[in-house]
Amino acid sequence: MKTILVVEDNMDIHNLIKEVLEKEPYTVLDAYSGTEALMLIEKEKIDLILLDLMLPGLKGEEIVKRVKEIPILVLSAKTSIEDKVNVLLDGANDYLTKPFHTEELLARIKVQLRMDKEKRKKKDLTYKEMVLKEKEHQIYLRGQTIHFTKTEYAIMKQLLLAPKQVVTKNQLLDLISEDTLDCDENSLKVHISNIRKKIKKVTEEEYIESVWGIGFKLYDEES
Amino acid sequence: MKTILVVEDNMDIHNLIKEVLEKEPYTVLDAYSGTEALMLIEKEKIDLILLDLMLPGLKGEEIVKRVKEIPILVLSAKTSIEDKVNVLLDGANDYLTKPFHTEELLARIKVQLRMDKEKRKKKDLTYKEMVLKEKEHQIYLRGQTIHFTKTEYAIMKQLLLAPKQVVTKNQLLDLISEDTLDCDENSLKVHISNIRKKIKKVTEEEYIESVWGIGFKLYDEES
DNA sequence: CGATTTTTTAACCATTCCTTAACTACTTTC
DNA sequence: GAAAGTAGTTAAGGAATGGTTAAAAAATCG
Repeated sequence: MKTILVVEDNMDIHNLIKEVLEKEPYTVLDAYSGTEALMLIEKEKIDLILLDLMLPGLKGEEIVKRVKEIPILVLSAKTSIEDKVNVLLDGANDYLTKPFHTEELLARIKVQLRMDKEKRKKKDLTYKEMVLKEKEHQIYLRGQTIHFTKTEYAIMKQLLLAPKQVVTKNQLLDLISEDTLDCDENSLKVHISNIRKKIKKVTEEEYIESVWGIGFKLYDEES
Repeated sequence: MKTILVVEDNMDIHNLIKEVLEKEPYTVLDAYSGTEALMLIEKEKIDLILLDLMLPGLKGEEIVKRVKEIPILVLSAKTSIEDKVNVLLDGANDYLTKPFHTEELLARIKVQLRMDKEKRKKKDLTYKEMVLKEKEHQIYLRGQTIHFTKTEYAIMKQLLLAPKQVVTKNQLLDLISEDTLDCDENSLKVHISNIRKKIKKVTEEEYIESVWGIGFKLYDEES
């Protein structure tokens, strides 16, 4: 879940925002002054900052200048163009004028979080205690890394892409030899066997189930 | 210089925007209909799209849904909250209501371009005892400078950009020879070998791990 | 242009991986 | 229950990839 820091000294507005955000749901952190905000930014893992400009302690503009890593959405009653422009140029990512509609606030929050997410797309595949990290080209089981060869990795990836779903032998054979038609079921058997052996070294739990005459799938969570 | 695509059918507004942008200066591409816009998006390298929603041909909303790679700033006379929210949720990055101040437009453009830039900011890259200083174009290991050739530096930079992450052989080959298609894996082997040799002169620790059949990555911190 | 540095080519060996094949065990079919 | 088919394991040879070296080719620099 995403964490949003709300920096706003007016209690009514603060609580209203907090309520809306928590309904979404987001995790909300609260700051009622600029200094408090900076402290939290140091300490906590924050995905987005909602920032009022007129603050006790440190001014909002100062925070904008200092924070470079986290997207900032400025909420302010200041409507003058100069104010808007300056704070945007200082480093804010968006500017919403009070009063605002909560729907627009939520939409603009989503835009910021979406952009942030796009930077680190390529997601991990997980099943039970197994995690396949695409970027690292690495599979972890119970936190330990398991060394799989290229084809073993490809097979596991295929299985992890759709756990519970049966992957046919032909699908897997296509993986092994992209265009060689002399694919061999025998070969596949050996690969599966080797994979199971490597998994067994880490945990007794079975991961790959064979479906007679069809192919393979990962064991169901429950059964 | 950054290229901005202006999609707007009203000639007066279009020309006004174009004039303002070119003064900055940005390179401006023009589209007067949705279909024309899509064509240009396919063909040209564009950094930002300014998009009017009410267009002949394809509707602006459709363009927002289709374009995922380029930031979109929507300019529209539509002021209803639903319209704003919908188009933001569809994928637009910002929304500005007509009429607008050119200062604010420019500021919001800069925000979008800045975010784009931040993804590839210039910072020192570090991994274990190695520091790559982009500005100096120099790599340090245990405080000592290591002399790497141009391609060796490019390879190390690619690896350091995302430690633990696998960089495929093809990615590295693209680096070596930007457009020569006669890239050679053999060549890459030699480069890697030479890099390792230079590192070994400073420390016994292994830095580059090969991922069989895929490429290379930096060794994990722990294992 | 000649001297130096860098990149590519090529040959060779080492290592890892994939397939083959033989054997065993289990399922299904008749 | 025997025969035929499918699954699982193991070990060994061969194929593919990785690593090193040295020399030729290309690029850089004064």
